[in-house]
Amino acid sequence: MFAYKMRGAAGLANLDRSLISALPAFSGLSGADLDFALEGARSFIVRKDAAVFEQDGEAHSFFLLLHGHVRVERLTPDGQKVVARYISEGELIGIAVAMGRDTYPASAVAAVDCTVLSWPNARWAALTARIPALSGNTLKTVGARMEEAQNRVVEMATERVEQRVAHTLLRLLRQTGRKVEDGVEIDFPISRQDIAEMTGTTLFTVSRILSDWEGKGLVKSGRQKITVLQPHRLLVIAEARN
Amino acid sequence: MFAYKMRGAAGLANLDRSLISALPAFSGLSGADLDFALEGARSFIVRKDAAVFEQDGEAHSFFLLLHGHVRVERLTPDGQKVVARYISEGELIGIAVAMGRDTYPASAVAAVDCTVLSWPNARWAALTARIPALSGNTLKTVGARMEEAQNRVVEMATERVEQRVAHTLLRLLRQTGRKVEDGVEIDFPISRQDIAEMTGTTLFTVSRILSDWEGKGLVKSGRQKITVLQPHRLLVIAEARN
DNA sequence: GCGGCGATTTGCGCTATCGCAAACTCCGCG
DNA sequence: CGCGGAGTTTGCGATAGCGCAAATCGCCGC
Repeated sequence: MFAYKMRGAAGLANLDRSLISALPAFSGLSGADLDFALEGARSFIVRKDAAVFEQDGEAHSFFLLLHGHVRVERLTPDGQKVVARYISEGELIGIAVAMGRDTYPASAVAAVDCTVLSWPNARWAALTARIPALSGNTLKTVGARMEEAQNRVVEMATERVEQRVAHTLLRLLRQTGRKVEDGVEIDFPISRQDIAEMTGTTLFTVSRILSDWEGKGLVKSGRQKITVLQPHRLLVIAEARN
Repeated sequence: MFAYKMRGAAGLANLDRSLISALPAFSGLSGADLDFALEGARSFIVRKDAAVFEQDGEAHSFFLLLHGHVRVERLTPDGQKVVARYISEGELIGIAVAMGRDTYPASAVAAVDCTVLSWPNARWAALTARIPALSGNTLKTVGARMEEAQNRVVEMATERVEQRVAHTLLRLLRQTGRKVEDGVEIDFPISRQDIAEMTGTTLFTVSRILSDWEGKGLVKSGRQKITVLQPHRLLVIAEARN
């Protein structure tokens, strides 16, 4: 199931401070603290479609995504999948230990080949003890994710599917959009099915909506690829009064 | 808009450690730390239907609910209301400062007359500096709320209305249920409209569902009051495969 | 004890969206 | 360079749940 791959010599060797010095979680740390933070960390490569960790699995480590994109998924008891969010470079994931959990509440699957840093859970206590700001920074991160989750609840409760898809696309653009010649594209492969699992609908409905938008010149989309040509018009759809 | 009421002499006078010593946020503190924690705190009474704080309002304070029940509401731009959650006694609310926000992301409205403790935001830094465990405890609280929010996203994405209402009722029972003679009742007044706003449906549909359940002997409900007679059968409905 | 109002119930159309089947497209591999 | 399969498109019912109107109920205050 798991498909870690140690990155050659780097796995246990010294990791460079520069890997994490610019990240919000470790912002404002001294060089010594950065080195301390990296003690016990290992770097891995996780191949596309492999899991960084799995829902309900024993939480042994926490992680930092150095490079790539990770999809956080929750599986319902009857096997339906819901995509909770995508994680971008530089974010912490799998911090069950910080929340006092001993299993992961969701799975994290690489959307592309990823580089990940991992620490054994036991390091968390040492880290927060020596670096008090880490708790506060993490609290901010978790707070932001909670607000995003609340926003999605509100969307699901009050908006129609087309608006939810529009909001979701805009959110993805904001988090991981890449400017290209004629618009902004999502910088990893994403299928109709993925979007359906983010918006609580079916791939059929997503396909119909994207086809419609394409007809209107709003987006250009193909196999696992979406480019938004006119973000402002998408916003109009997203925010339309019912 | 706000309707605080100072509690006689207690407002600025010494507050007793016993108010907070048993609460998870302050668990494991020494007496001196408890006294320190209470410095700068004031106690208020918030009348039913009055706001503790309001969405988008400048976050000047954070709060602890000592007694009563508070409903956390979010208002959409077009005026629809969504109930994010109910807060029970002993929980922190309005901790925007901990998440680095300067406005409240939601409103908090008293479901019954409540007693609330409040601190000016500036105290947060002092508290977390002197009491490092507070950050960690708060992280756990926020983590738990995030998971609850994620659960609701999953429910909204995968379940039909009846199942969502069942899950919501069960959640309310768990958080605030009070055992009575013939079942478990929700401990504060709650309308069909409130439940609709929690589940993303309409009061009509909620009414139909409750009438149906009442006919089957599952619940007994009246004006702003719901008693669950057979929680296990409700669970069966909640967890039904589609 | 009565009046009035907010809360609830219930009937009846209506439609957004699902669910499935079938066909099509395109990428990657041999 | 053609094959196979995953990803996508599109048509066509079926339906859960909405939205509104109208009636009823039951608390609370006077």
